[in-house]
Amino acid sequence: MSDTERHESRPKRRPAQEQRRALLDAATQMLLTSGPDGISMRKLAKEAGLTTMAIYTQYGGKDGLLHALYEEAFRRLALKQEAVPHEGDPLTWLRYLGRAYRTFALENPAYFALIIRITEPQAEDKKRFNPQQPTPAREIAAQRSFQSLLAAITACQKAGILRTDVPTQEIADALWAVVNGLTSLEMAGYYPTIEDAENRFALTAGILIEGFYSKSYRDQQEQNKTA
Amino acid sequence: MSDTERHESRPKRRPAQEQRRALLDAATQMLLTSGPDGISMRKLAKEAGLTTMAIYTQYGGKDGLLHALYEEAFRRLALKQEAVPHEGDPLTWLRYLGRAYRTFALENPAYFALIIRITEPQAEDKKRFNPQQPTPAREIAAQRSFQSLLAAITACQKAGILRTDVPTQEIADALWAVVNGLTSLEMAGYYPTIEDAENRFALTAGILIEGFYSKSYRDQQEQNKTA
DNA sequence: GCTTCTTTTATAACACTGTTATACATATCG
DNA sequence: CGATATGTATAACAGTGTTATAAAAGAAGC
Repeated sequence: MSDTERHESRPKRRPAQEQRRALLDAATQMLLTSGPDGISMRKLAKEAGLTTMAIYTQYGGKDGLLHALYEEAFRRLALKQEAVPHEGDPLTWLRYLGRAYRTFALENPAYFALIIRITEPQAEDKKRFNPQQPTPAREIAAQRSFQSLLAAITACQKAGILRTDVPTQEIADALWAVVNGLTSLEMAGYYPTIEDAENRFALTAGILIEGFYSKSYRDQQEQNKTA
Repeated sequence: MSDTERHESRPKRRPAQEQRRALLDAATQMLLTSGPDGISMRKLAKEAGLTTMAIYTQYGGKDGLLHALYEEAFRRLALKQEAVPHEGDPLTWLRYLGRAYRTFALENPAYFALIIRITEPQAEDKKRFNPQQPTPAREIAAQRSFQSLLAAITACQKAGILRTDVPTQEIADALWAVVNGLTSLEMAGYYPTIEDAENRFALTAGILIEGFYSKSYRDQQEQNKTA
């Protein structure tokens, strides 16, 4: 009997990286099927073929594991944002970025639920995820997915479409706040039908973008309309 | 020894209404100090001088009690909204309604947390509060606090300030989505300083309202600016 | 007043949750 | 190989919301 097979009931210690993958895969599955609150440490460990202690050695606890899932959510969102074509008109690029945000939420409700979870009012005593310097909500603006938005707005400003007297960051904040607000409401079931949701999205986001048009581009649009 | 004092350790049954008040008061206190998640049934019962069973006979469980608190939150919000002066210009009335929403959140973070809790993505299996016909998020539009917004928009439309080719409800949905989105982000700590939050609020909400200006009012504004 | 019947209540337990102390097995290093 | 650090399994801790059960209280009928 070899030394490695001495105890068949207790297999050899699996590599740390393999444990992390097994835990993350199982957690992703539970997230997609039961939502963020459906992830239980005991069920998760059993599903991954490990004990609960593995979660604490690998991720430091539930918050650490959720943080890993939350990073995965933002990674997928960023991929969707970067997949939006941006060869032609920068304004349509910008519009499509907004739609892509909503589409991502509709196609990945569990990941979206994880993302907007950090936009809930944070209590003084309970801080989610690892307690670092920047507030959890603020670091959204530093995410990869936000860079596409900034780039599109900058392109629109350089093309003379959007006004330049308002900083790019402020326009981005405004657009994201609106798109996020609309999408959150839709995912919560605020709009009776999906047509209502689409109409409200097009109406509200469209009006806001028009509000950031530069004077010259606005006049140009008026000329085209009257002509 | 009188019949009522036979067992001093077990006092007479307190009236149902008094129990409801004691529970609700204690729950409100716990909500304000520890947030929605800080409300424990055991602590609550002990605080109110009752047992956990009283919560189930009076409110049917935690969800019922939270629903009562949630109604109280909307009642207070409605009072704030109705306290906004609406004698003069309907447009300033509308603007102040938006600011009042944000002010309410800043002054009552716990109640606001309770309100936007129903705007989080609802999982299929877990329905919050009592499972009634309308989706929990949709009933927001039926709340008293929403009526002030509708009235202000209607007044603006009748005064020729806001466009009438878009239904009042759609304008209200758009404005509320934006104000709620901005306020949620601020309460989550998205904006570095309170000045940033105020600036983003004024900028975004202002631009959106201007986007709903009627053609005649817009021309009138342009004339005043050039003159 | 007394009995029946329904409702409420207190106690304790159930089925969970995330987390952790402890003892043991494993892996690494001198 | 032997000492030592590290990861792991078991079980327990301290909670959570909810509920089964038995006793007490109130209400209704005669």
